[in-house]
Amino acid sequence: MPELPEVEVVRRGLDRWVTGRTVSGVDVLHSRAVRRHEGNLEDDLIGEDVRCVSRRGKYLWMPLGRTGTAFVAHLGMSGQLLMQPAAAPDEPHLRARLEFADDGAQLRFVDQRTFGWLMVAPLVPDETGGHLPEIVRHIARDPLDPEFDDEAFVARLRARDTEIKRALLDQSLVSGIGNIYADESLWRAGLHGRRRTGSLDGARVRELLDHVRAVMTEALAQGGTSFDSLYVNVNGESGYFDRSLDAYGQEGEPCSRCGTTIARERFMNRSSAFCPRCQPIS
DNA sequence: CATAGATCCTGTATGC
DNA sequence: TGCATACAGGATCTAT
Repeated sequence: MPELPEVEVVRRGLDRWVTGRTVSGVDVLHSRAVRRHEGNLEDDLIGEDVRCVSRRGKYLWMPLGRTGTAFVAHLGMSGQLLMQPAAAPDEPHLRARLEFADDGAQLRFVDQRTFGWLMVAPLVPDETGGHLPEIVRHIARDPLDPEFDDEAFVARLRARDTEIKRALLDQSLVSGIGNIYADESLWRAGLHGRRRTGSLDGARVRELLDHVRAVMTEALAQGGTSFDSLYVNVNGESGYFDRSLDAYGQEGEPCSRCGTTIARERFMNRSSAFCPRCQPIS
């Protein structure tokens, strides 16, 4: 379940391994791997230079040298972008492969659950003089983005009439947060995920945002959360933040703050883990 | 327009 | 042993 810290770890790895290289070959091995793309991925990638690797929330993209377009990737639930020597055997869920003109390591897209996807999209101007793929325009900035506007976020969230966890997971309000970091942030803030947004004052929302930033920053420093074998960096290595989780996946364990047994509720077709004592509904 | 819920997918774990 | 079911959840689509 790659969220912001995991995607950022992948971005850093890719930036080091593919920036400046020229695409010379494209293999698409699964029909769901390329989505929303007009035309042929191969035609739009071969001969292009990768200028850098950028990210907003959980979206990754690589601006291409000539055409004002970018190669965009979303990892979905189980997507991996791996650098592999050409001689390495194909992974069981290999969905696509990019080769480069220098014949060095290949970029492989491996995705067991096929919720991830690749495409080439036109770049459009963003609000502050940069560019982003058209397909990413509706995604809000993430809390680690220097241009993230804290007060605008607080105001927009408080104007919503919904549950706080649903708001945290809404990528058009704040991006990069998924189920793991939503549950961890809410636990740290002492808020139940079903609390109504309108019942929180500005100070409380700012405090929650501080927890979101802190938990993501800590996770990033540990290489991300590898709760199962599905999240790895570009070298196939796991992160260690799973050892620091206080709520997510801790159902039945004692709360590390008060000792109460961590509970779980179904919510938005997913699980929410929380401490019934530290995170009262009202 | 805003919000809520269903849906896509497959490997692993669990129950009978 | 074998079969059926539940579960993991990001983003999008549809319904209200």
